[in-house]
Amino acid sequence: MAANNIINDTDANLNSLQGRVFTQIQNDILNGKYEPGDSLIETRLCEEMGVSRTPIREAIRQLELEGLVQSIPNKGAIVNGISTKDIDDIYKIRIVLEGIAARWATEKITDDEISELKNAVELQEFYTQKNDIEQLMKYDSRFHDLIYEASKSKPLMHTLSTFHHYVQRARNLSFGTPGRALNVLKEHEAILKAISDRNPDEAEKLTTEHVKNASINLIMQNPEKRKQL
Amino acid sequence: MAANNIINDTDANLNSLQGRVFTQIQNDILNGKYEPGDSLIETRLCEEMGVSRTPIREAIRQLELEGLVQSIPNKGAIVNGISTKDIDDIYKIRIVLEGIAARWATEKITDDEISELKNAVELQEFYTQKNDIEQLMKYDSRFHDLIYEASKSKPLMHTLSTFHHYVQRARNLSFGTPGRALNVLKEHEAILKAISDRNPDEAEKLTTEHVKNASINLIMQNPEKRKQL
DNA sequence: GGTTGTATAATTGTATACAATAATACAAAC
DNA sequence: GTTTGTATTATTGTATACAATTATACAACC
Repeated sequence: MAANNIINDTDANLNSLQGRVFTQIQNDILNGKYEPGDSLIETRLCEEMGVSRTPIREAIRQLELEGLVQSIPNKGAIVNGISTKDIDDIYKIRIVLEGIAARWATEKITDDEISELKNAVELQEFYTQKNDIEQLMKYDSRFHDLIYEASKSKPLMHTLSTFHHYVQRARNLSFGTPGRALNVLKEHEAILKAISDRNPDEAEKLTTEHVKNASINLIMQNPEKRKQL
Repeated sequence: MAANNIINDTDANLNSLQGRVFTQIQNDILNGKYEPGDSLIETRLCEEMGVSRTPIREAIRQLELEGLVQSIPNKGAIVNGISTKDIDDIYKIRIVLEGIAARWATEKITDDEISELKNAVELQEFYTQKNDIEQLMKYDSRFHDLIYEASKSKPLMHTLSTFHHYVQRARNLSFGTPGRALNVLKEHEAILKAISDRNPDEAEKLTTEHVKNASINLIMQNPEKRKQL
């Protein structure tokens, strides 16, 4: 029951109009509705979303900071998007960062948080058996988010949450491959055990392996499918 | 002469009014002018900086995304700042990320970029001998920025640039301790050699050690001085 | 004294107006 | 046919107006 209110950036600003606009455009970029090179015209976005320019502009400025668009003075914002190489790089970086997160989480996690983690894995197991990929991915994300939180490190949490969101589509693709879902579940169960055994070395090692496997699985994808990202 | 126009986020948006406002407030937070818990009143910032609310609001939204302020709907933005623990965490994360950056840079760096790197180290040596800490830190930053660029990885570049900016004040403190400047110079020279020898293993190892040393140096600081951060 | 209610002020949220800049179209010149 | 110049349009930059929300002050009440 504990930290159900502490959620990631993306969810947190869903209350404000500006926040929703930001999330919308960000997903539109990540999902390829706006492709690299496209220019984001403020008035067009206004009409499309039924809001004024102010929240649109604020959202664009945030996207600019994130590097998802490049904004040229007096000319406007052109979409940068994230490339296949960016995603590969993110996975390589995550190999070490997720490991660190698991270590720190193991050192600092509370009993309540362990319960939540267990709960997430159980639900993931349930939906893995049901073969419900959407729900399954939801609890996969939740598992990782809980570890970020448990690490009690704001910089780490922030960096990993952003990265995790960026590679969401890649994960989507990855979960489609036969057997992958079951492997992910097994790996999560092993990591959970290491954490609840309070074994940081093991937790870090297993998590590193886990992300490495995800990375390998992604790279082995059909290049044409990957292009769709 | 090459990539002198490719600079980090913070410098890039100094053209636009909004960009200057953002940089200003960000530094005011990092330098402690606005302390954690303070609330940023838009109209007050307007008067202070002589601009209208629009650029102020856009800047605040960016700070919100960065996590430097927390914005509560209809109530406004309160300063979060970064804690001593955040800085410690950033250093621990940088130990591995800077290592990766150095490895990737070594694998991908161009001859032009090596020249620039050499140039930066030479200027750093010059100002180390002159004991000009401000200039010295400028070329210390440049050295790292050039490595980020040379890594050719947008996600890595982005993450490390942000972190590097956040710990600027901490570095300031660190460079004040006797002998540190000379050690930093020696370490940079060794890293430069490894990179121009195209030895990724060595470059990564030396860079990891370099950040570790910086981290140790920081932690050994007088806790009272650290509190001033 | 403390609490509650209400009027006022302060502040943010959103939309829009106007100015400045850049893009476009099209005619005139060569 | 290509280029140049100019008028028009589109778009962004900045400021401001108005609405909605929240904070504050202060009196009335218990």
